[in-house]
Amino acid sequence: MIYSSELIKGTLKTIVLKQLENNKRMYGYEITQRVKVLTSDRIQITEGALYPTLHALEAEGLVTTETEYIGKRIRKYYTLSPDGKTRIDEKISELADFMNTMKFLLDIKPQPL
Amino acid sequence: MIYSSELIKGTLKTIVLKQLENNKRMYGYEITQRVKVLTSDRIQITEGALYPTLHALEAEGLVTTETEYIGKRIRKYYTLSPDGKTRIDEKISELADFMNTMKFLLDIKPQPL
DNA sequence: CAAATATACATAAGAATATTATGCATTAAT
DNA sequence: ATTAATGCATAATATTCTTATGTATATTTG
Repeated sequence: MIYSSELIKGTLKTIVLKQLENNKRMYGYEITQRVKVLTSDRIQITEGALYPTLHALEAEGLVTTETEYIGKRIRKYYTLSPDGKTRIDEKISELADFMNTMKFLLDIKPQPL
Repeated sequence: MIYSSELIKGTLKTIVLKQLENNKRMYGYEITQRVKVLTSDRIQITEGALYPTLHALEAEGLVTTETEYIGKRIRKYYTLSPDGKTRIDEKISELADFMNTMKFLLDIKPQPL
């Protein structure tokens, strides 16, 4: 199952920040691939969504960047800033709370183990 | 806590359809009030979001409508269609699955009871 | 009883954020 | 040699929300 796009909306920044928290230093393409693998292809972040999001996170001061050349190919690494570290914890708490509310509202039972 | 708006995006149709499943027959304003109460004010559906959504659900054939006058005031009741009943089950399954994926991806632990 | 609040519908301008398409370029695989 | 993968990025478009506005009736409160 690939989730319908509306669902993923609103969670992209959180997903990206979390990956940076887990892996210290990542480049854009790497983030898309890791999320794809971690979710067994369920979440596929497109480039048109990713890059504007990364640029927005940088503009908000939540990530910092370093550019490197791997051979002749450019690679732009992103790292969580101190503000970003604070923000990701807040965002995850909010999302966890939201998901509990949705479970209640939609009468979703915890699936049997 | 009132959830940041991005979070709610993509779940509005599901919330509305679920309310109609639970309550058979509701009008727009009633839906906003019920959701507000059920979520202890955490989710407040604005009219600018609600009415276009209801119209879209009607255009998709997921709900049917009946208009009634209560005194001189008009009231438009919405009821889930057979297609809507099928769709709400699908949407809830998808959302439940998505939330599990997000919990895993964001390393969210089940909160202690 | 007048004013404020609640009820009840609706649309429109604008913002945010995704999709889809396109572009450029290097490197690896068939 | 061609295709696929890697890697960045932007632009046009679509979707869907917020905020503001509009109209009108009913109820509550000072």
